Amino acid sequence: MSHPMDRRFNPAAADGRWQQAWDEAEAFRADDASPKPKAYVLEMFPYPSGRIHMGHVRNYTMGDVLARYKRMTGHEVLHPMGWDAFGMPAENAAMEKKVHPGTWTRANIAAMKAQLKRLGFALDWSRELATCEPDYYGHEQALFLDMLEAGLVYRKESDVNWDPVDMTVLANEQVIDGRGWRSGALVERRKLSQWFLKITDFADELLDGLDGLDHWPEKVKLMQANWIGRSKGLKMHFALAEPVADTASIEVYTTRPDTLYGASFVAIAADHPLALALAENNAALAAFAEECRHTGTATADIETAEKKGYDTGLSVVHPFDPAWTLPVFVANFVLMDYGTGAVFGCPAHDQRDLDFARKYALPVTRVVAPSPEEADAPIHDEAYTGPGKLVHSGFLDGMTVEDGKAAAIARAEAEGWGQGTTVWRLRDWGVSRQRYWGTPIPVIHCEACGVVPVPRDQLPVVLPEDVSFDIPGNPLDRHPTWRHVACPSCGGEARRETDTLDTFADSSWYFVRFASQPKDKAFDRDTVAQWLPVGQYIGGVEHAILHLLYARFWTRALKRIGKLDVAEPFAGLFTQGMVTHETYKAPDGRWISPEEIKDGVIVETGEPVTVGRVEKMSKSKKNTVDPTEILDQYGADAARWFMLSDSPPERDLEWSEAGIEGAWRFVQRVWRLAIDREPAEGADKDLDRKLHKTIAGVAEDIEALSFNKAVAKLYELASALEKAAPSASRTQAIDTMLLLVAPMIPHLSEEAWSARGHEGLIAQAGWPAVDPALLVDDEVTIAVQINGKLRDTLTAPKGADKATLEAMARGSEKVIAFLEGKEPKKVIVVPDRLVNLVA
RNA sequence: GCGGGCGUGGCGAAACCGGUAGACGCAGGCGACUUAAAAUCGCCCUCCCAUGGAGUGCGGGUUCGAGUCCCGCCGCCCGCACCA
Repeated sequence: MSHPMDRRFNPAAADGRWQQAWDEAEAFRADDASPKPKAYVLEMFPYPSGRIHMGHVRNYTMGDVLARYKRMTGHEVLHPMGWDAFGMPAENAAMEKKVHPGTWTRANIAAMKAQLKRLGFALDWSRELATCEPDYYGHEQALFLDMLEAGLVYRKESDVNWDPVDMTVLANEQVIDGRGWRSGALVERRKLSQWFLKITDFADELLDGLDGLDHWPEKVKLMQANWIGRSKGLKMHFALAEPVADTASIEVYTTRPDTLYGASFVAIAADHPLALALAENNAALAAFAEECRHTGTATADIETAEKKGYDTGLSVVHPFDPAWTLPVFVANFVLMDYGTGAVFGCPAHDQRDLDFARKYALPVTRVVAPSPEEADAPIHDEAYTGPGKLVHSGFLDGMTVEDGKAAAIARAEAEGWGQGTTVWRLRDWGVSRQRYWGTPIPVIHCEACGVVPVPRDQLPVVLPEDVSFDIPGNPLDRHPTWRHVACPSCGGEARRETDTLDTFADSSWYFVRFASQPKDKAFDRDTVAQWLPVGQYIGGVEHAILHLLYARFWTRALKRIGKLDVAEPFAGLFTQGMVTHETYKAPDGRWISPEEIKDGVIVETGEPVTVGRVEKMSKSKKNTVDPTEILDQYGADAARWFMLSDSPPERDLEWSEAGIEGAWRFVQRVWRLAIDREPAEGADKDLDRKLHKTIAGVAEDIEALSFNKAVAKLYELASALEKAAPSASRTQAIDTMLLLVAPMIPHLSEEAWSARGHEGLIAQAGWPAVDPALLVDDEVTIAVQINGKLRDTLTAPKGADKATLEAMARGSEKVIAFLEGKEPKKVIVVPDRLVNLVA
């Protein structure tokens, strides 16, 4: 136990003691009924992979500083923690290590929770939850059924990425160069019946809602907007000159109906129903379509891929002129899953169409001209996509592009061959996963009754424990009994759904459950209203699209069906940077971890290492630093302080030995200041000013999450305190400083607070008040410039008038020397700042 | 290709609204204390042809004054990607 008079702060003894004191006082328990203003601070909950990594430490430290600060400023704070506990790694562990996914996951949770506790986070552990427990996922099943009843869930056949070795569906991100990321097997496209959530029903509101998110990074809002991808245009039919295979017309989507007079072909996707029908009796076309399916996955392919087509020999009639026909191609650049899977080509005003037209010698007709003189200007290698007026376009001639679009759409609608529409890039959310370790989808399939929801009183549908992972595939599917049930509707033999929900569903409402967790339902609407939306949400940018979009959707869906009052779950969002570290390589190119190196050489082999780029900490590059070792060596406060220092929180932070040493030194400096308890008398006005400026500045910085700036200000205050002579002001300032650093280095603050004789926990103390009178200096430094170049500085009373300042500047010896007796042409005086003499 | 962001000492970075560029930290140097080391404390630390001059990726512009505003380049990073 560290004695108050120890010259050194000893975190090994103090950290645990204060963590226990906080627990015993239930210092961080959020009270729903509190009359104080509420603050909900949340960090993205972790996947229990086994151990905490430095990224977690940084993320949770930031949230913790804010949560502790909010508490000190009189808020009732909700700062919870839980576990995003379903997912593939647990099944992989089951296959490799022969442990049950639940055993593995729960052990990881216990280990990681212990690590988080050691960091001293001000969390309300009474609200801890794990998504893999029935008391969480059971409520999720109920919410799924609510959405099903509301028509927001449907089932349809759809293409999936099927890994034939692991016998499972893979997400797009898990397919690398056409192969399964785990098995390495060539991924097949398969049609499977999948459950979908109707996120596209919310496309408009999810997009428009972004405008109201003033405390979100612009970047994230843009990424979501692009992902949702609203596009306005015309869906229209080109009638086939001669109907074929029961098809009379091809439906095409375009954002440029104004350029219809420049059309020179129609192109359909290789998977377009018409292409599939034609391919049945056309081996060459079938081969071409097959080729199309195999290109386009990898990044560079698209850039270099040549525009290729197959002429079907069919032709369509131009809607503006029955005598005008266009050839129909199957083309490799047309995508089946966007728009209608068919386009019309206008080579003059679209680069892809131009490339295609040149290759197949199709006409190129300019229909938009930036000026009347350029009406017949030839198109060379570049399509013209700029503004202008329509030419060679019949009834559209002379209109602007915008007017032309409207006129073409109006005519299409009037004549019945097309309609103005909005098309989205966003797809409905396929949530079916052929996996064990996820939330069972609570439906039953009955031969007679079809899909029957599991009755509410039979929820939760609990995962069976007795499963094996020795064969690939979904253990639920081959479980001897679990899937066999009686139909709730007719009582006949029926089959449970064996797919589980995408784990993104679990993380789409956990923040609601944190706010309210009754036993009998997912949450209580009124209690949730006390807390939501989350005031500040903090996590990595990697979740900028999927998680944050799904959570926004889920919240809006719950609102639409009357379960919730909020539409947007996260009022404030902050995306923090990564924790990075130098990388090292041996001469043979293998990665070497920092511990294996001494003086630039690998200790074991004596080989020299090359220092590589600074990169995100990752196991594969062996540049990780284990938080536990840092805690053992330096304690929680030094680790926390380092996480907040130097780098702005949105940028990457490079971990370094020197950096943590520096943080450790600061913690000890504060301790040395605090243990100095010699009584002293008298005021120190300069120190009072420094202190109050620091109180105001640190508060401002914490609220803006500019922790690096708050840290810099606290370093300055510490220096000022070290230099100041003993005084009552100084004694007071040291106490106040402890309050200012308390959110960042809470253990030391508690230890010092108590050593200085204060009652109660500093974690529950109030933030110090600022005396506004002390925020202004009574003297200021004035810059004296000649022609805008600094020549001298002088000290003047605050608020001195322009004439006084000018006179002072003219009196400066340096100014007199520079002016050489000449009279300045002009004098600019900015009060309290500068005097500029223009010669 | 499209969209977004960034570029400041040896390094991480500050700089409110256009007003003393480089606060604060790291690394480094010199010194003090010490038998010595650690710890700690003090000073120095953009560059140069140095009573001065140059300097915030490069080239221009606006202004009394530009890291900050405008135009044109260069480089790096991130997201999306044949989206009709």
